[in-house]
Amino acid sequence: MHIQTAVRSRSAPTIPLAGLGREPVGTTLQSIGSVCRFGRNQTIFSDGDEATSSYKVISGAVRLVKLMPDGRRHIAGFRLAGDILGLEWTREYALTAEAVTDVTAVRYARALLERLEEERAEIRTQLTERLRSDLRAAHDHLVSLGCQSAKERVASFLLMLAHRGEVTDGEALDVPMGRQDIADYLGLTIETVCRTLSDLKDSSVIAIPNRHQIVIESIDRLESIVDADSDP
Amino acid sequence: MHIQTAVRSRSAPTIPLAGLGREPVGTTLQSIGSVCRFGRNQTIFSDGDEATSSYKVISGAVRLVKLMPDGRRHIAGFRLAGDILGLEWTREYALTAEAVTDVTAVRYARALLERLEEERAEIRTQLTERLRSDLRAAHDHLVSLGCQSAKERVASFLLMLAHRGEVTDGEALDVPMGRQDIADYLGLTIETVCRTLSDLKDSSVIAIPNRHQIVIESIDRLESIVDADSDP
DNA sequence: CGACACGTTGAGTGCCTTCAAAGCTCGTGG
DNA sequence: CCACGAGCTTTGAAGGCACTCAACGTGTCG
Repeated sequence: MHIQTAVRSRSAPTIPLAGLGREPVGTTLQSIGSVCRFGRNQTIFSDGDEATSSYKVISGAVRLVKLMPDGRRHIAGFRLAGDILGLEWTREYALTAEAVTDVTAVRYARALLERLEEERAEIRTQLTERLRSDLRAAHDHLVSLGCQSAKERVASFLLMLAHRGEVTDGEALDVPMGRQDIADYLGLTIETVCRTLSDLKDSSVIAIPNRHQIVIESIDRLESIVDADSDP
Repeated sequence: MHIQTAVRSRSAPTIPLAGLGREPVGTTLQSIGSVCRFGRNQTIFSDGDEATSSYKVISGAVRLVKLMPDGRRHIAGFRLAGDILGLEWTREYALTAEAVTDVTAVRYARALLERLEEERAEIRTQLTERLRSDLRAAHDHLVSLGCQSAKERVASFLLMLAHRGEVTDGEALDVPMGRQDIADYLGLTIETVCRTLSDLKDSSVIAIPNRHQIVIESIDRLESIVDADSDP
């Protein structure tokens, strides 16, 4: 795994979607955090735990899970390289964070972050901006669950991944999470997600070389599916 | 909201509704804002407009709407007396705010709020806390849309209103918004909302004296519907 | 009182889910 | 190296929940 140091010359490995802000915080904070690793499916922190740390993902993917008492599960979002998690809570975490793949992250003590926030206005601004960004993402997600069909939701999801990965037509897209994770994120069943992906494949909108990669054959057609579910 | 989580877990005076916090900010800010009024269905601000003001609702109800290009509509939340709206955006509003009923509110210039935020740590803390609260509410709402049945969603919604209004068994609950608004908030159709309410009425869980009031006959039974949708 | 908006109820359909089984992939051990 | 098995994914068939379309009721305001 090449550690993606944000310091690369120009083209910041921007993380637009679902996304918290950009890189600047990281470069500043890298020095005051400690690197840690999590294995696949390992829990990073749990809903209800005292919120003592925030994390910045260096590599791998994390899912933010809300588990219902009766076993149903909802995924509020995914965090990929460059994203931060654990900022959104005060006393205790309100979600569980689990490693989707092996994950490398930097851990920051909340107390430290809070002090930094007090002292430095630009840090404050950045963290608040991340919070706002999260809220916008949640609202978009709500619209998706509230009034999109299965096909539209899956298309939206792929477009989101494509934007995040800066991938366009013909390029392979990394899909680190499993089908069940996608289903729980989109409020669908795993079978519906599979069937929808198969449909898109049969319509030559996408190709599926293997379970963790998807090639987008036509971004335009994907977008037209989201804009208005028209074609059969 | 699903409530459920907010309610049963700990005793924190959690803000049940889509809710921003309560009064503290208002009392401080009342002096620097100007009172304004909006008629039923009037737009307070629109998605895409430059975000120049925030508002605190004094009386009435506001809905936060996201309108899709094809006419579909989603309601991200409601704001009632004591709530604040318009804090969550930086440059432009990302949602449209409309008066559900006649509304009286206090308008605050964003520029002023931002300056205050710079200068006074306690204001900053309060505003950030509201942002976090909004995010938690959005996450609860996501769970609702993502994995609850129609009956569970409606029950959750009623419980949310009941908590907000500090209403319990046997008391009449104000329901300022229309059925269509409820439907768009819950990701259902108006017919499904009606039918579900009628079911609850037939099961004597609630009574419906008139379209804008609902009496909760048994909070316990409502809660048991949310906890696990068992009975048909 | 009449008109209009909103709400409620009914019948039928369709999308997604549920239940079931087969295919794939990858790690493990013989 | 290949067989085996577990976990995940895909496909198929049947059913149900919520949606659509349509008509009827109810409240509210001129």
